[in-house]
Amino acid sequence: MSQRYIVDDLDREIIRYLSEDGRLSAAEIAGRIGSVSERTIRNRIAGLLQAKMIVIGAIPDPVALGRDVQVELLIEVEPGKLEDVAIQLGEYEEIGYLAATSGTANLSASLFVADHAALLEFIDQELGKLPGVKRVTSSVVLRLYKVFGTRTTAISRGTDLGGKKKG
Amino acid sequence: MSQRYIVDDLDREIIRYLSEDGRLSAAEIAGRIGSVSERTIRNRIAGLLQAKMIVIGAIPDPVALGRDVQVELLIEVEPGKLEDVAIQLGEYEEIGYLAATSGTANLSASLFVADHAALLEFIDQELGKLPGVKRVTSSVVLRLYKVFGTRTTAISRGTDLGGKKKG
DNA sequence: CATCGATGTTGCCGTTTCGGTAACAATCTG
DNA sequence: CAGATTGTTACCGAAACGGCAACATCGATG
Repeated sequence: MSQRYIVDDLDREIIRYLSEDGRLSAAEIAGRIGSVSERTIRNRIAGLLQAKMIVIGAIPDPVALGRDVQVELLIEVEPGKLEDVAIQLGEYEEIGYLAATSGTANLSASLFVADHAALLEFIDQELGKLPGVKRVTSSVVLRLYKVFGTRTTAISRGTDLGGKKKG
Repeated sequence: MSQRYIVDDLDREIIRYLSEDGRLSAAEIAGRIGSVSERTIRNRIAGLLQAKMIVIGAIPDPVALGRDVQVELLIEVEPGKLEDVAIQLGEYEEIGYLAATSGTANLSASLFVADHAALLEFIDQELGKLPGVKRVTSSVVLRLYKVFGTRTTAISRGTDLGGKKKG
């Protein structure tokens, strides 16, 4: 359970390595850091995972799943309906990110769809039928510069539309 | 460019498992799917990684790194300055997500800072000194419902993630 | 229609990595 | 200073991984 895990410099260094490559072995990390045993690294990683300080997961390129269009949504919800709308929205596979925020819009979300037709349908049909949704502002993502705290290149490939930098 | 990797149903199923837990072993995945050998799963994972269809990485809870406040920024940039501003913004560690979008704001970003004071300072000092930034709208993230296509709870209590954000 | 070639699956095998356990060191407490 | 607590490290058997080669599948060819 959630006993506060205290993250020290060693943890942060490990996190840094794992952020770039979640499959790095403990031995490899220990080797790079230099002053710690491989077993200790493994202990720390286990601790960080257990305390939920980090989550190691595969981040799919949306394009890999056939979703070429990424859209940012700002949603205004009627007072009192926020939680309901959020829960329902969260059910959709197309929604990759969802958060409640301060400001005019109460909800902020990221939508991943196959094409513009799918975008229109989602906003008109799906969002339209959710009770409590007052207004939706959508912005198409034209280019990704940074994701997961990492400048694109890693995951970018086709994710960034327009990509002038592919190699 | 890379030879386009063709993602089939098996790949998608594997991606689904790995998204939830990037540390799942090939044997475990093969067992759950049932009809494929463990060796094949390993081949597929290697292929997906090599083709950059997925990236396996540790996603840190910003709180673990001492950043308790997450903010979504919408930035209006003067015509012609977008790329410049994007590149400079991307340099900041505090920026976890950055994308160019259609709409009133040209740039959308996620900012992770320690506290409100740091937020104010970042917007006033750092953003303020970037030439080309016309206007900034900030929304504090109050609650995260979903990140990386995964409903939160998995990672931390409510403040989460560093990275992909609204978008 | 038999053959060749390309692609994907699977088993085998040596090496690496992992998790459990326990000895050991460093710290803290009374 | 003894005792308790926490973190580091070595050791060990089990599991996972990567390289390799055999085999099945499918399609094009002569």
